[in-house]
This record gives sequence, C-alpha cells and structure tokens, in this order.
Amino acid sequence: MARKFITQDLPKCENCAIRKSSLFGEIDTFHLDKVRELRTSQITFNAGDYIYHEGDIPTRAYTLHQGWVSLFKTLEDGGRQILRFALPGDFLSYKSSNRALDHSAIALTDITLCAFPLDRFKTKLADLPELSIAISSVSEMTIQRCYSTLTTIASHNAEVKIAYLLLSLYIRETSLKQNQSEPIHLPITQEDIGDALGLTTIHVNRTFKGLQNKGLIECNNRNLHIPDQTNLAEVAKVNLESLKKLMVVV
Amino acid sequence: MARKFITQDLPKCENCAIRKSSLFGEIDTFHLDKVRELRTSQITFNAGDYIYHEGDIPTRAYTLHQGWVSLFKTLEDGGRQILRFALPGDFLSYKSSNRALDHSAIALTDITLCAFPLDRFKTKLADLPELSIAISSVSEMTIQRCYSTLTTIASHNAEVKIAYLLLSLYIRETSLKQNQSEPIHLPITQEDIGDALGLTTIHVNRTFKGLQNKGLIECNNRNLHIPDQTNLAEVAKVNLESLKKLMVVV
DNA sequence: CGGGGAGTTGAATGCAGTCAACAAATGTGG
DNA sequence: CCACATTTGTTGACTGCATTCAACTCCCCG
Repeated sequence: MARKFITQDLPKCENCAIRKSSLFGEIDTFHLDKVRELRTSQITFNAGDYIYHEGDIPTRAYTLHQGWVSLFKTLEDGGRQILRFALPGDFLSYKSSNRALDHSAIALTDITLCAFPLDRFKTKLADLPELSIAISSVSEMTIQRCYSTLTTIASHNAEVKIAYLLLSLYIRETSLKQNQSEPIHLPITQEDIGDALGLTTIHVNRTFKGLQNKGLIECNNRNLHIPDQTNLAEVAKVNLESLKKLMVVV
Repeated sequence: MARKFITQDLPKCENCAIRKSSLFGEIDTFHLDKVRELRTSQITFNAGDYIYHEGDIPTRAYTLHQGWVSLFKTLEDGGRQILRFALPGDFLSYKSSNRALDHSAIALTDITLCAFPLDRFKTKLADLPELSIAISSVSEMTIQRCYSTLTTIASHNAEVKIAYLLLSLYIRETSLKQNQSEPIHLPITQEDIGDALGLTTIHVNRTFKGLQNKGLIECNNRNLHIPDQTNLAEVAKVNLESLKKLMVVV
C-alpha cells in the first residue's frame, strides 16, 4: 500500500479551503485550536488503495482533504454495494463505540486525509460539546442523504436513479469550486455507478447514453457538465432546491 | 387527531422495561435523573394518527414507549417510501439543527411516546456529554441499518428483500419480549412491506406466499413466526449473527 | 347486510439482467 | 515508440423478474 504520512509543517486549518464544508465548519476559531491539536498527521493514498476494510476496528478518524473516496460493502456473491462517494470535507472512519466498521473505503483518486487518533479524540469530546454537536449534525446529514438515496433506489427506474446520482455529485463538487460553470471531473466508472445504484454496467451504459442523447448531461473522458440542472432534477424526480440543501453544507 | 397528553404521575424511567434498548440504555442511574427532568409528558396516539409531517420543524423529540410507528417520505406521484419501522425504544423527531423534518411519521398501532421539549433538551446537551454520546451512538446505529437496508434493496430480488425485512423486525421485536419463541404481532400490511421495499403489493403477496409455502415463515392474521432463523437468514443473504448485532441494542 | 380494506390470482406488458462479442482507451514492458 | 494486455465502454438478442390491469375473495366493522 502506497500510503505516506506527513507529521510536520501541517497546513493550518484556519485557511483550509474546505473547512466550511467539513465537520469543523461550525466550530469557531477559538475552539478550532483545540481541535487542531487532535490532528496528528496528514496521510496520502494513491488511487485504488484501500483506506480501511470492513471489519477493521478504526484507530483514526479522517477528514477527507483532497480527492474522492468510495465507501462500499462486499456482497456474498463477490459483488459490491457502494454506499456513498465521499468528497473533500467528508468525515470518515469515525465510530463512537469500539465496534468494527461495516464497510470498506477505497481511494478513487490520489487523496489526502487529515488524521485524528480516536482515543484522544473521544476523551476530548466531553470537554468540547461543540465537537459533539458537530458530529451529531454530520450524522444527521448522512442519515438524510442515505434515506434520500434509499428512496430513489427503491422507487424509481434506472434513468431516475442515474440522473439523481450524477446531479447530486455535480452539485456537491461544484459547491467546492470557484468557477461553478465549468465541467467537473468525475473519477468514477460506469461500473461504479452500477454498484452504487444496483444496476448492471450494461444497463447503466444504455441509460447513461440515453441521458446524453437527450442533452440532459454532457460527458466525455470523465468530464461531466450539466447544462440545465432544473431539467435533470425533473428527470431525477427531486426538487432542485431541496437537493441543494441536502448536498451543500452551509 | 386523537392524541392525549399525560403530564402527571409519569412512570419512572428506572423501572422502564425498554430503557436498556433506548437512547438511555447507556446512561447510568445518576445521570438518568437529569435526563428524566427533561421529559415533560407522555403522549398517546391512536393507530393511523400522524405524529409529525414532512416539513414540520420539530419542537419535541420522542422516545417510543409502546407500539409501532412507520417513518416515510411522500413521493411526487403520491406514493410512499417507508424509510423504517420504529419499535419501542426508538428515538424520533430529533434534529440538532433547526431544520425541517425530511419525513413523516404515522402510528401503526396505538402508541405511547415520552416527550422531550427540544429547546431545553439542546441547552442541556453541553452539560451532559453522556447524552451527546448516546445520541451519536443511536445515529450511528441508524446509519448502519440504513446502509444495510440500502444494500438489500439495491442488490437483491423480492424474496431476499422480504426475508430480510421480516427477519429484522422479528429479531427486534422478540428481543423486547420475555418469551422469545412465541409468534410476534406484525401490525403492518403487505402494502406497507411493498412501500418499504419498493415493490407492488401484488408482487409482495406472491413472494410472501412463496416464503410461506417453503415453510420459511408462518403467518396468519398478522402473527408471524419464524421456525428457523438461520434458514431465513440464508434466503435473506445475511449472516444471522451480524444481523442480530445490528438489530438488537445490547 | 352492505361497504371497505386487505389479500389473492391470472394474463399481458416492460424494464432490467444475462450472455456474447467487439471497440476504444489506458497502461505496461520490451 | 510500438506491441500487447487490461480495463472500460458499446451494442444486439434473449430471458426473466416485477409491474400493470382486472377481477374476485375474505374478513372485519358499522
């Protein structure tokens, strides 16, 4: 595994471009000092590396600083169910109990993580109610997104599902960028889309091309542009404004 | 709406049969006093009553004391997606932020709720780190269950889905009872099962009867018995022990 | 006794999976 | 830099699970 630790000259949290969309967005500068002390290192992984495995008992929690990550369960038949894609700002591998993780995580691109050793982190929680509340708030967001995904997957056909997933990722990724009108890089394969939505790659391909032919999405060599988000939201059977509230922190 | 408030002579939390499987299971007797002060009333609803609606901003959180509740989203086309069934001990309607609820809740049976006004509850959180941690721990459980449901719904056919749902409910309900070998009362219709799993009632019916004919489940007038949980777990494509850990709170 | 909700069954349709083959893009080593 | 292997994407034909539509039964409750 090609992972690398950085323990010195760590970048400052105050100036971090993704802070506002991370766990620490709600924590003011005063308390941020205390939180930053909990961060011991940054860790980098290459695309394709496992960050952790289902069944592991985590020793560190992470804030994803750069890149995309796929969280998934392995099925009995060898298949995968992707639970969600993590983007910069996402909080990974945290468990309040000392139980095993129920899913694995793999880097989709080269990534950087900010690492927080869990033992110290948990003992600090009692002194930092702000942090507890921030974690609750992130958990709530995760639950809401999961229920929203569940609804899309359970009740709709492939076109709706794919439209929903692409629009969600597009909204999240553009919210992290300055120039919100240029295409985003989509570091996932059609197989990943299938594994996230419970569809075969073949059916994903047909439906994906269908969306392209209708002009609802534009995509070549993994660069995705959505010319009219309102149109795609209609196909995805969601209200665009609600989806933005769900996907964009702050 | 036939709801009724009880504000005097509230039953003691210490002796509550469901405490150990509720939010407060992890809170010791000393701190329990402080928590109990936050509970202002018990509220009863009749089967079929709404407890809250999607879009409401909650003023109270609840511990479900008695009965079953269905949590669901309403779809554009008028359909419903049931997100989960709540059983005694479940914590409902809590939001750390002041945002609107993303789903509605309806009583499946006559129910009793313990009510906690949210304003007081939230201000107390800073003084009671145990409570924050308990809430995080409940959130984590909810996320894990949701991901598990998502996996079943996305990747498997109707027989697997129904087997999974019935086994989950059976395990949860029997864990709350003394006599774990007698049938449980299942206060949900085949339509509810369909709305939870994204299937039509007709297909639920056919598949349900299939499970009966195979002897995997026994069910008449809403009394469900599972003669061999290991067999049904195999059909549901889950490991029985893992499912028990996921469904039973200590 | 009549009405409504829930459950049951059959036949026809359609969305998505499976199998098979191939094309394009990407990566690797000689 | 090219040859080859691997991964990813594309297309067609066939199969099957789940939906739709329609009709009907059972049972509880007023």
